[in-house]
Amino acid sequence: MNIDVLLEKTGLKKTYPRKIILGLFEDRDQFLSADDIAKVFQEAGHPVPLSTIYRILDQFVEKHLVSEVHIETAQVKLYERAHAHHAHHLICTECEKIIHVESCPVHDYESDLEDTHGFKVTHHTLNFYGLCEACQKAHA
Amino acid sequence: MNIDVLLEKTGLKKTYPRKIILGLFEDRDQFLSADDIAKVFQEAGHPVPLSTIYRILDQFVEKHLVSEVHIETAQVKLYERAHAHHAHHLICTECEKIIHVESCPVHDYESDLEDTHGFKVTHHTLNFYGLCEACQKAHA
DNA sequence: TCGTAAATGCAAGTGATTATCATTTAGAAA
DNA sequence: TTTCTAAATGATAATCACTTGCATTTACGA
Repeated sequence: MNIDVLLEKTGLKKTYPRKIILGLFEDRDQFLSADDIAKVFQEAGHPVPLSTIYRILDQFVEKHLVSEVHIETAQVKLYERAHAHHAHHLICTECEKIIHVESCPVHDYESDLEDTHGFKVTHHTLNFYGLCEACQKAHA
Repeated sequence: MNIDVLLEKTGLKKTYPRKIILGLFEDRDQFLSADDIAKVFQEAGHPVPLSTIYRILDQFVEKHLVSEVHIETAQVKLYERAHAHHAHHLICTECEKIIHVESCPVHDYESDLEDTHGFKVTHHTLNFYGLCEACQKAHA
């Protein structure tokens, strides 16, 4: 979907920083930190302060345009384009590439937990760490 | 196992702060932040600076006496006693209680990932968020 | 074109964690 | 037991990611 249309839907004004940031997430399906985004603006010759970037990211999360990803090994907040489907991540500990996987192996297990522990699960996080195909070959 | 013996095994000197901190993890099986620990010292009338507490936690993690837990709803680092077995957590979003579960539903799935995505998994993290039994009753 | 709420940009502020360094201390050696 | 020394502590300052306050600017509906 078009960037402008997406922004219109949310009621947020179409400003330069917002269009560029949303474009980064929509065009390529990448994981970005506020700092990564600041670098893009910097390199484009039109710097945008981090305060603005953080504010926009918060708004995009609230409007479900992007979502925060929780990666244990990352010490900064990372964001990705919001996905319609529940998904998990494969994180390469070598090159830090993150792969999206849209299947979930623990759905049945959640009802087990209710029986065994009386715990009512609302959601979960599941990340796999290891080596991606390319890094395995590089190591071999 | 005895606190003193545990410390001797690691080669770390048996100091007051280290004995108290290790005791907190060993006696009760609780999740603690650096700040939680500082409060304990404070209340015991023998304050210990946060810098010391952080250093000791790092050392304990390195020596595998405790391990860091990654809870996405927590904005501070949390630590728990190191467990011999692979485990997962049930985190109550209401009272923030954390329950340990020593079964794992995704072991088979990891070999699937290698087939489908060429990704070699070395480890994973899995946390469930929801309501514990007590909080469910309180809500009902 | 105007008016106004919303958005930006800058600067200062937070809060958790880390680093520096002088002083103290555990524990081995004499 | 005393001495010695590397290790540990305590106090302070520094960092780093992120947030907030506020004056200025701007998108966009009237």
